[in-house]
Amino acid sequence: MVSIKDVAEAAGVSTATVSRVLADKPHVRSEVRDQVMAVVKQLNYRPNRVARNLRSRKSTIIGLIVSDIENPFFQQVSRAVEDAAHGQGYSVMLCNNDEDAEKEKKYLRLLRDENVAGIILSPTRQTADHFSEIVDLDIPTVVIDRRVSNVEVDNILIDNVQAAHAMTTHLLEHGYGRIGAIFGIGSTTGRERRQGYLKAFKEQNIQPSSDWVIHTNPRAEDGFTATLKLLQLPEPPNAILTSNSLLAAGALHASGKKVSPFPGKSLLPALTRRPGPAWSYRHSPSLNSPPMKSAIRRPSYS
Amino acid sequence: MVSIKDVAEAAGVSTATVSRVLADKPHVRSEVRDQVMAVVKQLNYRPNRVARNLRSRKSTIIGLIVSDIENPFFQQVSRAVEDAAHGQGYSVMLCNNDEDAEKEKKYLRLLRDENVAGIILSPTRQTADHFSEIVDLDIPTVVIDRRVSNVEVDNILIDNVQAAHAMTTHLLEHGYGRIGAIFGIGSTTGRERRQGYLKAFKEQNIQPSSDWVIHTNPRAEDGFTATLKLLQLPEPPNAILTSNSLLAAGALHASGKKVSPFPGKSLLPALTRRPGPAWSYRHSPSLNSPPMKSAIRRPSYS
DNA sequence: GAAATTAATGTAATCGTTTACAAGAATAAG
DNA sequence: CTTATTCTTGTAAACGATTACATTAATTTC
Repeated sequence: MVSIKDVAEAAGVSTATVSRVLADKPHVRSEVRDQVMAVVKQLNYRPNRVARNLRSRKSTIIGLIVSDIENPFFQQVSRAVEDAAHGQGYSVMLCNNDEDAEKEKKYLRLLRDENVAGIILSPTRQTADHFSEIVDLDIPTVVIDRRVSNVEVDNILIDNVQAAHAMTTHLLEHGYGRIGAIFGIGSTTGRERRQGYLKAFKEQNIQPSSDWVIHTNPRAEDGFTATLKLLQLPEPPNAILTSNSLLAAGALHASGKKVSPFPGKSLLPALTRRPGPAWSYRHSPSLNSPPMKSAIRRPSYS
Repeated sequence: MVSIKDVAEAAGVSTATVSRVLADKPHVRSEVRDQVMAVVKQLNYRPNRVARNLRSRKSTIIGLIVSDIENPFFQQVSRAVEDAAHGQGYSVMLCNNDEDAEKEKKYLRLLRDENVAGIILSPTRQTADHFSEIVDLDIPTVVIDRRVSNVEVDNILIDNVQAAHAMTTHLLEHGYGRIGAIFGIGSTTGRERRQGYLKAFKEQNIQPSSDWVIHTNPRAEDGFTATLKLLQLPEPPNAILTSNSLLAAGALHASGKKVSPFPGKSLLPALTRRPGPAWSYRHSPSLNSPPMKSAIRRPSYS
């Protein structure tokens, strides 16, 4: 493994100069610069990022912890994160916590100990406890998709209540009064969407049957069985609202609909479009900008 | 950030001793060991992995580069890799090269420079060139799913020729003589599976029309359009063989079949089962076992 | 043309660990 | 009771970069 020392020797300069050249810092004769670059190329030198990271306390890796990598939503998220990170010279370390708080804890600690540049996390149900030990440090952290309570941290969410409210109202206004609903269990997302659902009914002064609402694991299988259950009610619903794309896929399958296999295209037209305004709460230091505690802003999303 | 030095001071021992305790090495009085552990717990000390990695030249991160994270196959792979790695105390850094050789190159270099413990790679079409610069180093590397030519490296594959041959033969023997076939373009996988397809025809002394064979991008959309094309032939095929699950999904959709959204379950019964014996070629140093150049073995897969 | 500034480079400390080596204490061997 | 082992611990040198500081050379300023 060729080190910066080898380069310095071969180029007849000090390691400091080599470092300056590589970091594109001023105060180096262009002549020397060229010479160093030539040696770098010739020896095929690549700086050791571990050493660099240790000394400069900077990493170019962003840790992304998703709750379920098989969920198309998180696939889109990870792809988007990766693209954005790439564009800024960062790389993404993708971790899958599988909705498992223990795994999440392990990964959070790993990312901390690896001194990553930042963490993006979609939390599991019981994140809060072990989360504070990360947030207290100065690793910029953003929580996405779900809320984590009792911890001050940047949070990017959609307005779940409003979204579910709009969808439910839409159905009600078109004459579908018996709306079954399948929500993900445990997550704040599911809970908030149910609120929106109930709110819509309340506004129209209709009392939804409690039989219509099912909370279950956010998987296609469970959407399937939940839908069958709904359809087998003595007075089955005439519409179904699902809070999650996998649940929707299962529901469509159960209802005998033909399903397109093109993800994000014809499969789930309603749900893959942004259902409501996106909100972001900022709390902790972020990558490039200064901290902005407890602020709420509405980003322009196109 | 509390360092090993702080722990040493607080425990009244040297950093060497602390290190010994943490690494569970012998030659430490149990009394001292307990004392150190107590301080570690009290100060909530966690060793800095970057420093550790630098000094010991060992990382516990395995880099996994997949060609397309949206492909269910690679989802299963990454989940399996992650589980196995987890079980051995490693973590997985998942990189998505998006079938893009440039991205792959970037990631390979990153993993190298980050000094990962090992690399698992499903290569893109033109991997070979920039690949050798990694393989020459002593980072254990395994290539999966596809072949990479001109480079000696461990390779884990299924027997694509035999698999496609078996499937084609099955169809022929059941009286389906006009078998359309859709293969992934560019990958060795697609090429080898075509070989098996053709071999089966040859054995039965049937001459397949070249119109029946389509090479296209391994995506659901492309499987869809390819199938439509096949079905619009003056004499359309009476069976279709696809070389990839996404292609199959598109094909099923195009043919009007109802598709289940449960990944890996009812969707693609034929293709998600292992189609043939799995082969692994070993060339480079692997994580725990000594190198075993140019050997071929048949692992027991249950 | 002397003083002050800026440029170009090198020396060596530093980041937080691991680990080779040294050294003293305790135990075993004879 | 000496000598040889083994235990226990500490000191200090790595690992491969970055960077604060020092130093000399080249410019600028007045």
